[in-house]
Amino acid sequence: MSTAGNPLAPRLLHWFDHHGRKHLPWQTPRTPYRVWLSEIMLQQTQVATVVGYFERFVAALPDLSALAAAPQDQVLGLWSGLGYYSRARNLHKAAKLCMSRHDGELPQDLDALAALPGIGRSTAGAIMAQAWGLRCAILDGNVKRVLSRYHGVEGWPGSTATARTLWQHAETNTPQQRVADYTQAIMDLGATVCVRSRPRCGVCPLRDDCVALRDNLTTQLPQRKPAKAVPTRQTCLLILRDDSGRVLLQRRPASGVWAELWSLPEAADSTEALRVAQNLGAASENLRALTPFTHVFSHYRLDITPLLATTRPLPRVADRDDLRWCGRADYVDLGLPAPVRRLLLALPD
DNA sequence: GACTCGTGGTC
DNA sequence: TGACCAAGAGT
Repeated sequence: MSTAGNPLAPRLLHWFDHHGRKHLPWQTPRTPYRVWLSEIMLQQTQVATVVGYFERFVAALPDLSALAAAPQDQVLGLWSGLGYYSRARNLHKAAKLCMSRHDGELPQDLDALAALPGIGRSTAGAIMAQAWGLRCAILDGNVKRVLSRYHGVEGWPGSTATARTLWQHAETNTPQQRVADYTQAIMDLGATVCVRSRPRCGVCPLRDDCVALRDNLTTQLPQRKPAKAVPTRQTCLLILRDDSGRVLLQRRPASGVWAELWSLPEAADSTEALRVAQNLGAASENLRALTPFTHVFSHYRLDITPLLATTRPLPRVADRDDLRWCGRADYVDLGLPAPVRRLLLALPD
């Protein structure tokens, strides 16, 4: 773990004074309503995308009471294109709740904020800090990335245990003074320096005691979401071989897996394989299944059943430049998918 | 805990 | 080149 007695807030604030983003549209003027709206729009959405929507939205609905009084169609219209439309519906609901239960203002209380629809713990903390300078922690994607690297927190941030650790760091690191600037600073650092890929550690104000940098773990942290089980697909590869031992190869389509490589004619199942074999002029009676095997791609597994047909008369290949007969000497130098090459080289006599 | 919600960008 | 991710929250 990192050194406990070296607070990062002073370094972060100093960095923010020189390199932070201080002219985002919701920062001037910085009203609770504008902070709230921006935080909702920025959920899972990058700054560059939000700016235009934000300006159009506040031009049409400049304050909380205007939003509460607006018809839902107008709110959704202003949101159109931003995505995650429940954010807009919840925003509208929350505005009405503020009118009816909080004297027409956003409640200046973490739990009351988090009780409003669309406002979770992180967004509530951000509003508390940005709108009123109250000491509350945030934990958005930027902060997760910065803290998991700085403190060397392993585990996927989406898991409960890792999130709890990160929240603890977030609370501890949040300073008493300049809370609004601090929360903006750590988000800015995550957005511009401690970025996901190729972080700019050379210019990072935290580089002196960053655990990930020290241990060369910046590419490992934050840990990615555990990959879900990859799907398995089935296919048949047709090996049409003439009596001189040559096999019929087919060039793959320009798109998809193994694009443009020379491979074997493919069929989804044995029924389709029969039809394909016939279309290629092969006698189908002696189609013989070889031992199936599995080829693993990064995103799926492919169960391959090779089907061997020895064709006595050389099947007629129509004038197609995606088909060719190849002897072993021909195809060893071709660009064949690895499993196809293995299959051909291991062909029984 | 896993899933869903939207769109745009990155590798 | 499709998976993964980006200022998350609700179910």
